[in-house]
Amino acid sequence: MPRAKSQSRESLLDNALNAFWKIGYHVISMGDLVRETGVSRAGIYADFGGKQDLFHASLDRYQETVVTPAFAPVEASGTGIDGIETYLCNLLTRFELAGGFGRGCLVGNTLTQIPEIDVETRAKLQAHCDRLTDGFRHALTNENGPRGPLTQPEIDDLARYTMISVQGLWSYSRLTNDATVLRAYSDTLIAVLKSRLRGSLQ
Amino acid sequence: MPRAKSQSRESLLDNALNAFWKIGYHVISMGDLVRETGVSRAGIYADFGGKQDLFHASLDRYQETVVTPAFAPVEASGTGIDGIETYLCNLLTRFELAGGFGRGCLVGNTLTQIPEIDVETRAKLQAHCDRLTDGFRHALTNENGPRGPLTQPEIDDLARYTMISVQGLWSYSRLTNDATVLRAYSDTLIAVLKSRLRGSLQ
DNA sequence: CTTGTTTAAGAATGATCGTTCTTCTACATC
DNA sequence: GATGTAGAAGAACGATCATTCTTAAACAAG
Repeated sequence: MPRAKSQSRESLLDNALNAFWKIGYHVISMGDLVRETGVSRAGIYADFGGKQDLFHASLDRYQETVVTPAFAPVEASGTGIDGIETYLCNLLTRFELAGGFGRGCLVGNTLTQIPEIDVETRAKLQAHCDRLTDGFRHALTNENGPRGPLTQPEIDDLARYTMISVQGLWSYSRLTNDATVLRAYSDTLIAVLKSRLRGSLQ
Repeated sequence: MPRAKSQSRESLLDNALNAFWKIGYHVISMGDLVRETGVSRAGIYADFGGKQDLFHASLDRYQETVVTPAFAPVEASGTGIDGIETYLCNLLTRFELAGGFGRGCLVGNTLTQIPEIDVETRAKLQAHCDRLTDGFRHALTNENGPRGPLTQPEIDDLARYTMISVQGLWSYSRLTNDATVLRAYSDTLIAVLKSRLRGSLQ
């Protein structure tokens, strides 16, 4: 009779996710993963098939257990710019509590490490960016209202602008331990969005 | 009598730099570097000491041969926002000519791959970010003029905002082959800077 | 031409990588 | 209690890593 694997599989995934996130796909070794997860090599291979498959599963797990709760304020129905503000503020608070030199975003970290040829991984990264863009578009559309100052193409541009800016924020968060710089960036970004939606830009 | 090594050394560095830039520090192997540079293993070790030293030399070379000419419009004396605009426009044109899926920024790529412990490399990355920030501060200060709408702390914040945004731009440029998205980001960023310096934000 | 020295090239090395395989334990079933 | 089986653990494997060492070629000096 097969034992209930779901619990340990999820725990394994969480540990692997954290290792990939902090150390990076290429730098982390299977030996490290065995040590970090407490699961034997054979167990990892039996459950996932290999390092790359474990990483892909970790990327999916990242979406479920990290992005979904963190991004919930943005994806909540009826939210506006305040949802984006809450999202950023929460993550910056987490950064401060961790004492700086954060892990950044697993997706942003990964896209600087994979070759152009790895289309399967790229698709997962693109899907993440699309999810962020969709969320921001949702919030900005609500904020704009039915007869707001911005047209739909302008909102699309602003949503992509927000997504790319957030990637820059998490990227730089790996280098600095100064939360005030990140807070200032977040504040300016929010101010830009508000300004745009007041129609006072251009 | 020692032969003039400077020429081949620089050529070696350029090839190594391109390999590190495109493939990444951990993924590229010494075998790859031997093939890419056309220099034997012993030659590389004799001239640089090892992989990490070659990488550090490549980071310095990146500053000299890539950042300095590309960033010149921003660092030019007397430049304003138009200098930032020229800088971004030039690099986006290069991206379009290359057909998308760019290499991003070597510094941005690296900072998602090095461990927290590698302070020597981190210092080089931080110096690059500081250089960008200083350049943007210089251009924004000029644009602001002696009695502009912004105070010096506000200009500092805006310079750091620009630097982090640019990191996000190059980060995302590794994932997309759609230059119009990057152009739209650049246009919005420039519009934000102009708006701020008109004093119409907040 | 011979000899001494420098330079480059690639074979050898120890370590470590991802992956596989064998072994041993523990439990269910009769 | 004996037997069969599923599961986990880590030893073993070939490949590849960064690095070093040996060797051969090329040039300068006598």
